[in-house]
Amino acid sequence: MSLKHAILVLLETQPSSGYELVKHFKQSLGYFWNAKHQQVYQQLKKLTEDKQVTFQAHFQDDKPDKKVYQITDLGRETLRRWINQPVKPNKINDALLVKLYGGHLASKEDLLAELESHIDSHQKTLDNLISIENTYLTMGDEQKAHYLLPYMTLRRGIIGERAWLEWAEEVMQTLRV
Amino acid sequence: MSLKHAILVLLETQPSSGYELVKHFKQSLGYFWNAKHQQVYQQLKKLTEDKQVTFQAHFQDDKPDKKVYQITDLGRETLRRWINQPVKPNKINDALLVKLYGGHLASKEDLLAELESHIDSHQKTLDNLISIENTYLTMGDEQKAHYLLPYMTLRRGIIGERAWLEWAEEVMQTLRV
DNA sequence: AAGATCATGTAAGAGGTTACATGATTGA
DNA sequence: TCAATCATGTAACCTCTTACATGATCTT
Repeated sequence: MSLKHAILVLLETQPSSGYELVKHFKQSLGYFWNAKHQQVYQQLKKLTEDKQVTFQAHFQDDKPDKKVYQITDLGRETLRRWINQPVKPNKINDALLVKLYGGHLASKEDLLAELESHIDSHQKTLDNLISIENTYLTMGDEQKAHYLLPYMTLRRGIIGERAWLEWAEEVMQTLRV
Repeated sequence: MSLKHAILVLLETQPSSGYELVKHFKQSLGYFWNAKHQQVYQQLKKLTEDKQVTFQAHFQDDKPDKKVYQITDLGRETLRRWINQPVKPNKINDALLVKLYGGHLASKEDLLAELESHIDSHQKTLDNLISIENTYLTMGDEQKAHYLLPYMTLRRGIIGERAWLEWAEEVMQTLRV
């Protein structure tokens, strides 16, 4: 499983609470890793049991208390081993394509309408990624070097979303005839 | 869940055994839907219990006996309802990007080596998709029209793989410096 | 003789989703 | 006053993977 590793990667950068990790997943890692809060809390529990992370309670006056987790030496070791082992190629399960494949069972209008709504959301994702990219591009050289690897993952998002939209445009034109 | 729907989509086209379905998943649907044989057999069992498919035993002399499944009216109805409902946007969980994000824990050589091995397999996938496309493009107009929707899903594979390779090239150049 | 292809399954466990549960503070 | 944000969890259930299990035929 990789959610554990994704959590360790984030904690290796900085200690965080479960809530903060969920936010990170939605923001910086969001376009290539997704996790619900329930799952994150469950994994943090297991990681704690396995001594890969520890936490300290932080009491806050104006906000609810939180547990701030940090990676342990054991966790760092686990991460290093994981990173030095090859990962399996990504598993793709795309329900929209299954639908399109069996699209003769739906009306052309419904198919096009659904495609359009997906185009909308992909376009929004792309816009968002591009605005993050613009922030990166205005950084100083030192900062740029520091965030180079995360930036590479951002590029994957941008190139991937552009390709998706290019494909969708092709499908729209083909089906509209 | 969509494996059930993916199976129903395939059975709606033609009756098949579990073994044949697995092959279809590896071939025509393979680049957007993946399933192991164990899961396919389990789902066929459930679909049979739910009366969405039925099967007939086919006895073969030279090969093992097999069960040929067909979709029922109830199954077709389920499919139609599923296709007319919006699907959720695809969930992406890409371990390679998590690794790249935390790539400062690995050596540059290891990162590049891993990327290269992924480039190889994506290139092979792309070559394969292109050869399927060539087959499609030499078909007569009637055949082409018949396979139009599956062809659109093939295009997704081709455009997506090209984009992946384009990105990987960018990363290689950036990291090699 | 070894490996691929055909053919089907069970069982345990890991991973992920949905539903349920609570409660304070802040901004519109 | 309504929605959002902050903050954490349990329980049931569904989905998927890994390991185990069998056995014939065909090709190299």
